[in-house]
Amino acid sequence: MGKLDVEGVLAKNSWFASLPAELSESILHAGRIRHFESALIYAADDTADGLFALLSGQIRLMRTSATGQLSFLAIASPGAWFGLSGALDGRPHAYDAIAIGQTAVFHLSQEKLTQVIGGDIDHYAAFVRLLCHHYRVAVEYVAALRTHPPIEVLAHELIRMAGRHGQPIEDGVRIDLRLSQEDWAAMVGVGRQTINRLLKKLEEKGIASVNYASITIHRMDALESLLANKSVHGI
Amino acid sequence: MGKLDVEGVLAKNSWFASLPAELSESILHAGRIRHFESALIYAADDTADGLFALLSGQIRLMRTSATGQLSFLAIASPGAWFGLSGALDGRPHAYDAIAIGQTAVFHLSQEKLTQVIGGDIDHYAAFVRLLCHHYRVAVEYVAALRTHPPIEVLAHELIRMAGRHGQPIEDGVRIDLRLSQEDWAAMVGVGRQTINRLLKKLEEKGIASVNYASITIHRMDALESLLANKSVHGI
DNA sequence: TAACAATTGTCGTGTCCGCGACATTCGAAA
DNA sequence: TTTCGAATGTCGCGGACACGACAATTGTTA
Repeated sequence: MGKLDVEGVLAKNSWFASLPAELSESILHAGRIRHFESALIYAADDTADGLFALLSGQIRLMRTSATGQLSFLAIASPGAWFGLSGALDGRPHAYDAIAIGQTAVFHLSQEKLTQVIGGDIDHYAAFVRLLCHHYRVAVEYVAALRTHPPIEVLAHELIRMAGRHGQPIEDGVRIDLRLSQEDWAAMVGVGRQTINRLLKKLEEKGIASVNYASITIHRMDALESLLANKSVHGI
Repeated sequence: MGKLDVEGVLAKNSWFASLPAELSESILHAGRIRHFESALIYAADDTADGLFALLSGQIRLMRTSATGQLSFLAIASPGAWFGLSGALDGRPHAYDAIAIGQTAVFHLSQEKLTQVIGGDIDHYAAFVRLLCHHYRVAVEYVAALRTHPPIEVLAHELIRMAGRHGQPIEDGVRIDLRLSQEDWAAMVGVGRQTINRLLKKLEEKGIASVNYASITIHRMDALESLLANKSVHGI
């Protein structure tokens, strides 16, 4: 349990890494580290107080519908920023942020954010670039969720997860987020048994192998070709 | 075909209406009116040149997937702004914008946008507030699209459309956007025949009535209660 | 008005998915 | 190691949807 290399973790994020040194250092000095354990960091209804970056552990960004249904929006990995929209317009958050297990987050409070920006429009623009990126990702999701059969949505998620959270090992890329198949089902928007069946098909084809809370992708290209094909009945 | 009351149309947008007079007037003077007829205003790959507001007609914001599948993201009605994310970060647009029929749009070019902001961080923040709003809407969509059966997604769309494009008439709210059932199908993410069946069920229940290219909603409350209920087989 | 194109209504078939049920396997804690 | 709860594998049934096909209707254009 060594000390946290905050700067090192944040630098893994390409947006943060692209900031001018002056700005990133001022962010580093203004924020403070907070710890959570399996707790709600904020709810979608809460008025935002600044923005966050994940340092260690896992955070799930999700929405709770009126009927109690949960929808995954994203899973943050170390270096990822969240809570931005609320911080920029002072309105309630767009989603819940839930810490899974032991997590450490970097918190830049509203007050400190204002100080960091310091009335400098270029500093402000840097945060807006991040919001634009998040917006594009959300639009991408909407497009991907319509008209695509579950296997394609799953492939889409696996590719995203591999790129964002995957660790390369000898025979592929491993996604080890301690996600149950029920979690995957919520992500794709199907029942648990369906995810089970789809994963099994991927295993049969040698594309991936599934363990308890981890999935290893052996042939990323085969996964990507699932998206290119229009064949619904193929797999 | 009278002259366009640009200010009047733009003022229908609550964001624009909330701007300080100084800023809204400077936007009005900086933008220019452009006309399109059933044309692509910009593609998702295009580098953005400023932002747009619809003045008259209809514009569809959609994404074209690699396989040619179209996904509706939104239908702009007069007063709605679009193309914002590209204008704010200088990267390609997040979606295609397609003019349906005769349309007039208000275009604030990148150069003029920069002039309007004029280095004033408060002016800039006004545009960021709009982007934040668009972001929330997109997140809302992602949450609504997962785990919800088609009838609920359709109800969701109908409610949105009624609020945004509906005209109150004696026996309900009329949505007359010249959308074919095939368009609705693309919006909801199901086949055309399914939309036909779902609309018919709504008609049988007296909730709505369907004409060629228009839908009239008679009992908005009944539609909303469809969203609250978890019952899948209910309708 | 007439002809044509586009949209809508309706079947039937095959497939996939939701869901309940239950056995099995895994992992954490005692 | 043992024990127990959680996660996973698997089956079957019923229902909803995709898709092709085609008739009926409406709009549009000549």
